[in-house]
Amino acid sequence: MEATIHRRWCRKLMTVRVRFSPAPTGYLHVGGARSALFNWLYARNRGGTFILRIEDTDADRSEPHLIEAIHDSLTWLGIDWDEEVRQSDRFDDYRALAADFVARDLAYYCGCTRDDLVGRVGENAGYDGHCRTLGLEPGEGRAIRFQTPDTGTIGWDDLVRDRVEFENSVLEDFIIVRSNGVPMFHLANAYDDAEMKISHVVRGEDLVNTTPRVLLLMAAMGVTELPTYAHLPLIVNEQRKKLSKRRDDVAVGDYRDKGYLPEAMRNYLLTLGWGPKDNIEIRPIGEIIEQFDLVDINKAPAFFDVKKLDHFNGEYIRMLSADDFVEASLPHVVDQFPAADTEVYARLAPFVQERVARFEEAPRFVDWILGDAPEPEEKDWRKVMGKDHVPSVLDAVIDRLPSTDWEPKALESLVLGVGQELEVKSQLPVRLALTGRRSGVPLFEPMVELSRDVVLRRLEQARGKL
RNA sequence: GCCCCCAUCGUCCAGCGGCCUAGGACGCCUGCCUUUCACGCAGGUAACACGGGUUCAAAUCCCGUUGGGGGUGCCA
Repeated sequence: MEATIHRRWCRKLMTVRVRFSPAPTGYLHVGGARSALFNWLYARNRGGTFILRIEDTDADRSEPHLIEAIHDSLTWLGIDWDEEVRQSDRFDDYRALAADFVARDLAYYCGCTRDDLVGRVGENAGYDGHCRTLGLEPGEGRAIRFQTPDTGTIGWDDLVRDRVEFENSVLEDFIIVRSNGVPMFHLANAYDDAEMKISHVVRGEDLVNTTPRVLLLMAAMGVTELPTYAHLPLIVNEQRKKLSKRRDDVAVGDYRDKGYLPEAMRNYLLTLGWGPKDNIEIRPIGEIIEQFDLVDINKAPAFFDVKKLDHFNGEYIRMLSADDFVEASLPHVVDQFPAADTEVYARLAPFVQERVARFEEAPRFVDWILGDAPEPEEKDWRKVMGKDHVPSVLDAVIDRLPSTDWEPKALESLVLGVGQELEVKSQLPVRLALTGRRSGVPLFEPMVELSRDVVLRRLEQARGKL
């Protein structure tokens, strides 16, 4: 009870400020999206501030248009940010800090190249401190290194991994300003987290190793209120390796293009590393915000399972109103059938809605109405049309079609009636002749969108091929 | 090599010393619904990596082993 009250108090007193810090070196991928999501959820849960901080210190690899792309993906996912900063706007601050470190003998200029170092200590060793005591002046090819302690340990209480500790002796003197004068990520990171009063640093596990350096830097800055860290488990591929932009299909924008709903993506991403106590996975974002807490995050890496994403997406698609479904799926249909009649598609859409997991699947359910029927697969044709009764079924249907009312019920009783008379299943051959497929949306309701002539022609064509 | 981390069904999550003959979800399988497919519904399949402790009691705590991952850049 007391603990609960204490917690409540702390919640109120502590201002949560979190940040998502992507480097604009590529499109937003699912791993980054999940980091953003967890930060955002925590901020929203605590009534805190969610900041987007673009870490574009590496000018060679950062591309401005990618910042826009990150904005778009975040916005698409419904993740809104309260403040935005770019590290490239703050270089002077970082450089001033580095200069201060040098002045206080906490950092020094270093003229060693990678080759120099490898020549001295080999491939696998870190920096050997060669320039530590040389008292080098600034100059061409001189970077600034931060001097790490040789003894003792540094560690922190991680919200997801508990206590993490490093021996200072394994930390090499690392570069904080490149020889071209551009500050490095650790420096910018430490400065910004302190200056922006970041309360919780929530990021991927691949960054744990950089944390001791940032902590050292903050200590050197005299920061007393250190942020609380939470290192998220990685999202991995089928080989259990960290998702890679090169190897894996992970750009958030690609999922949008394939016809995933942002709500589904966001909901699915959430289940990677976190689960609600009551086991209900698919639920409104409000409930998720209410339940979310960093301390409940899992430690183990999670596999990005597109099959499960598809299931989530299907569920969300089915939750859409009929109109919303038409609106969302129409672009995918129009993409393949530019001349498609929207009214016709809207009448077909309800049948499509309960059959697709992604909007990109929509066209193939209606292609036989909006365009020509696809050529049937060889094995489907054999299996369906190879039966002895098929010619008589088709003949009977063709025979009676001209005098049938052009509405679903009449067409249904015509086709099924033929089947009953001949005591065979009559729908399949008609379906294959009309749609080119053995399965799909219901046959008779959509069928009336076709003209009597077209239906007759397709039927006769199939009959001719027997 | 060195440093850090992880380990419950094939996959994701629940479990935080007794409610566990381990629960939910995806997948897969079966049945119902339906003269297609799907949706829906009802079932089923399947896991505490291993070995030592601690304890009256361990999936839950400790140690080790094995396996896996991350890092080791003048990238972030």
